[in-house]
Amino acid sequence: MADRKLPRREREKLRQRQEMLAAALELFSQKGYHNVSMQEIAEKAEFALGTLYKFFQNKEDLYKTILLERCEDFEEACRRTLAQSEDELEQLRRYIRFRGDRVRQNLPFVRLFLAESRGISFNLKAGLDDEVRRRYYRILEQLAGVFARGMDNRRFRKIADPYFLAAALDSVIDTSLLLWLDDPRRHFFPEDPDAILDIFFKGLMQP
Amino acid sequence: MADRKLPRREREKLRQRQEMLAAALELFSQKGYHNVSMQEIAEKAEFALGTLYKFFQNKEDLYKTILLERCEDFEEACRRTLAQSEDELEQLRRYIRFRGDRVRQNLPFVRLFLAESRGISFNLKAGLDDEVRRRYYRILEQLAGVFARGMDNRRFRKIADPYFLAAALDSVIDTSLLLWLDDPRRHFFPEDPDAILDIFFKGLMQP
Amino acid sequence: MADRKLPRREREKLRQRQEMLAAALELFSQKGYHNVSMQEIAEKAEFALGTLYKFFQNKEDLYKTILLERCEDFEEACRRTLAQSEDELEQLRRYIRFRGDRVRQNLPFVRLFLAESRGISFNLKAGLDDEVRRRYYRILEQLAGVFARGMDNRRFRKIADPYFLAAALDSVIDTSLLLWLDDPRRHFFPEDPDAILDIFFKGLMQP
Amino acid sequence: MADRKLPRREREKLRQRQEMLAAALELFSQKGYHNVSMQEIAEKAEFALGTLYKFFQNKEDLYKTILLERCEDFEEACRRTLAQSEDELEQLRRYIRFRGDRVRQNLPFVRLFLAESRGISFNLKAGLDDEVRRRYYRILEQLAGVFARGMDNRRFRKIADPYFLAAALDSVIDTSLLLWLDDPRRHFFPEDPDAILDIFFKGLMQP
DNA sequence: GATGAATGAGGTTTCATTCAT
DNA sequence: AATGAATGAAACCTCATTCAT
Repeated sequence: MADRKLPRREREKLRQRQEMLAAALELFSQKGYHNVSMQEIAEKAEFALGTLYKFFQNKEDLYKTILLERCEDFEEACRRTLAQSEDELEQLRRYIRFRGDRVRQNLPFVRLFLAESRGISFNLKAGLDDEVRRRYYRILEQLAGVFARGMDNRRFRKIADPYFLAAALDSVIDTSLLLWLDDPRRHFFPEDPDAILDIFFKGLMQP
Repeated sequence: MADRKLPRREREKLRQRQEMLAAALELFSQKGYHNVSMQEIAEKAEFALGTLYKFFQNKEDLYKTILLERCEDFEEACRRTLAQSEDELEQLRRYIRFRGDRVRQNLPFVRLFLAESRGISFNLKAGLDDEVRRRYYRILEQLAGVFARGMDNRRFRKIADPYFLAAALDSVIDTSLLLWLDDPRRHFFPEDPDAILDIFFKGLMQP
Repeated sequence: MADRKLPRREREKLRQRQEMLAAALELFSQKGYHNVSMQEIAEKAEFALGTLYKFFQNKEDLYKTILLERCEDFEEACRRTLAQSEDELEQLRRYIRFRGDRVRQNLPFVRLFLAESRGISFNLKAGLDDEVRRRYYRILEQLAGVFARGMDNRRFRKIADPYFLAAALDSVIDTSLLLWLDDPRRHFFPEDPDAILDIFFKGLMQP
Repeated sequence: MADRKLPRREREKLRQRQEMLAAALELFSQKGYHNVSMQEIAEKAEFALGTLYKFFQNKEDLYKTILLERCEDFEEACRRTLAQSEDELEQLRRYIRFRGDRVRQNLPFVRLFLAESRGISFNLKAGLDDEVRRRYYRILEQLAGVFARGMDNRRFRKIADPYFLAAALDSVIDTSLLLWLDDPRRHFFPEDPDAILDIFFKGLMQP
């Protein structure tokens, strides 16, 4: 949109940048940071090596850019998703659906994000991790807010600390997604978000 | 135990091997696979580089060995833990406690295990991942068995597929542990396993 | 002067060329040939990279041009200086003062010239050195002429080969200047040229 | 000598190191620091690239080592030369002969040394220059001491500051050597040191 | 004519692996 | 059997130069 208004040259540059990021993302997510060379990325993006370095200071910069740009986008999308309803339960449902949709739309990045945010990454010298982790925590806090408000409203029981509940829900979603990614035939990611929420809704024990 | 019966030579070799694996584990878990050199491992283990290669075919082999040996050990320990009781609820409690204890005893490996099993690892050329994942699934299946038996016994309600519940429980445990590892002062790992199980025991919604 | 007669276009080009040469000289003298990029020169001169290449075939050509143009200028100035007097002693005094003034007016280039003419420069693939050295020898020959004439006139004693004396005088001047450049507070360059000439005037040994 | 007493392995290493330094010196002195690649040095020394890096941290380290090792050696040889006589005039004669001999024995290094000590070198990031220059000044001070003592003894006239005289003598020697290096047929380096000293002994002006 | 984005050869350096001792 | 010196492929990155606009 805003892109339309940019001078042709600028738009062109932006497009190139996107292509480089896309090529890099695909390779990184397939083979991991250390197993991808800048040469390889340049070839996949169909640019010369030097051109890559015109856009990104170095390999780490390229990697960080991918991660952080997507994180930003992801965080914003989360915020919008949660803002679509004021009903806490509905918010949780939407969040689950949103996560599922994102993954389906955006497989390569999911791999990177999971590898970075959940596993402990040694790919980069400390510094990136912190940034990614901080953003992850910000998202969790949004989710924790939903649980907290639900408890204040007396819609939810205080079965655990809201932040911990948020982390738990998120990890259950991740797990579902990971299982599904691993073997889509065996482990489906539920269309119906209640299938996941049931874990939290219904007590496990027989009354 | 069995070691006692081996000829002195063999015992000696086994001890050396253990020292190498220990040195490698510590370094890998601190700095990541790619940021550790074989030279470095040899120095930490106080062996010559060549000797390292007498015991392990190459760097990847050394890495796989660490992962798989520990996985085996972990799987066996799980089995024993679950076998200590026949009460399903008690089994879950013991499993949670067991996971917490393991982490506390065995921090360096936990880092590797989480990085490898949950995140998607790019350290190795395909092949290891499969093996590690397969073993992870075997553990989940043991846990799923607990849920399934509980449902058969009518102790548990059928709120979800037992395998999925197992994965969910495990991921919630992992999340607790990860939060705790990240910032032990802010995110504690609960002494009382029920704090985690409450998520599954008590329904979230007010009745 | 001659510039005035050139068409406006030509004058403009000449001015641009001078700006490029000036920018390049400053950078080369500060950081050395190999540590300056063409990009950097273009930026300092406020021209586009391509424009630089319109004026100079390549980096080496630009460098040679700086050296040779200045050499030419220097040689001419020497000639004028020596022509200002017919008294050999006065010529030597004027030469010494001239060298000192040049250095003070023209520090950046002095650095380059010394680096090139005295030290053995590897900056350029053979070829330039020869040209610079040839010009240096021409200057020495002018100076040698002064000594030779002084000997013919019987003003000077034939203490050594005139050419060698010229080289010796020049090297003593250079040394004074180098010491002064290195640490102006400790090693001053004498205002009075006789302070340098005394080495040659007065015998060292007590009579 | 002492080498004989080293374990064979150590001697071997030392020999290899010398070969690397020799190969590097030859190449650097022929083509200049920036025009020689580590690959090239390794090939000339007949070692693998990696082996070069076992002995020297990086290219700069290799270069500095050459310069500083030789400087040290040179400084020590100067000291010994000057110590061979207590007669100031004889000391100067020996110094001149010593410089000439050194150059003849040690051409490649002379090129580097002159390039480094006299010209202004940009080859290395500041730091080496300082060290080389400091050592050069130490040598000058030894020589200045000779002049100072001669003046105290009333053997020499106080025609100039002793330090300046030392620098002047040294630069005249360098000039002779440079001229000789440039064109040995035209410019000979005098067998008889008095040919150089005459410049200082005998006043230039007719009495 | 001027521009500067694009190129890619070539430089430095690391490190898994081998093999003579 | 144990060693660790030697190897060299391959990574990252720079920068002189070209050429389409």
